[in-house]
Amino acid sequence: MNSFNSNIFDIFKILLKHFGPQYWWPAKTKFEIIIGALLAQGVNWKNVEKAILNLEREDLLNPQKLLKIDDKKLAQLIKPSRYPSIKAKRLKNLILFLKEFEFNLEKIERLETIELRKLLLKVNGIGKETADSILLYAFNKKIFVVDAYTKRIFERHGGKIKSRNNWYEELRIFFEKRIPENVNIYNEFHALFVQLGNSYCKTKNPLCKKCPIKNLNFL
DNA sequence: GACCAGGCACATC
DNA sequence: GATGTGCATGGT
Repeated sequence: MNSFNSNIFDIFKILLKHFGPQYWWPAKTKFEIIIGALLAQGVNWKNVEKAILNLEREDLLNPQKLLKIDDKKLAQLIKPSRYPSIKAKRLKNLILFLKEFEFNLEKIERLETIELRKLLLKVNGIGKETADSILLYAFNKKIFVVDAYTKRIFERHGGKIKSRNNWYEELRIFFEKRIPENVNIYNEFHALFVQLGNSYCKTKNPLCKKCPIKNLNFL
């Protein structure tokens, strides 16, 4: 295989040309992005859509209303997005965080990026990927979102992760250092990785012949 | 019917 | 600190 080192930004450009822009996040409002980021934990997006549709049908895509319904009812509605009871609690925790700012998302958005990240990470049920998805996709902060796909694609293309227990931060910094510091690029790049992961770079597949970046590596 | 998806917290060693 | 485990749906 004639694999050669490549500029990471070139990889982005190839993926963008191959798949086209992804126009993330698929949601109508900031609040929908925020809860979608949480519901998307460990589940495919189609299941999340079902859960959000259930909430929409009950006119619950609203933090104040959502806070009032009991956990069991909420769990029932979000059941399609997997781990219903645990995610119901996490949703409540997240909305209680929003309540600290009087549900004023613009006010939250004005916080400094790293400060807001720390606050989000204190919420039980919000880990790095969920926090970063909210930061980037809801609040337009310059944070590169890493996920299981990012790791898989990175490693399958020759990338070597040095730290055993902090691969998330390692990859986030890796990409942030190598691509232009631009929210739109961060947005599209992560979405394109997900698209690649969903189409060609599946768990069971080895490096696939159809992969648009099959000859490129991340070294 | 098996496998896995846009994770996270917590227990346990 | 690192590694394992519960969570417990629905698409392909």
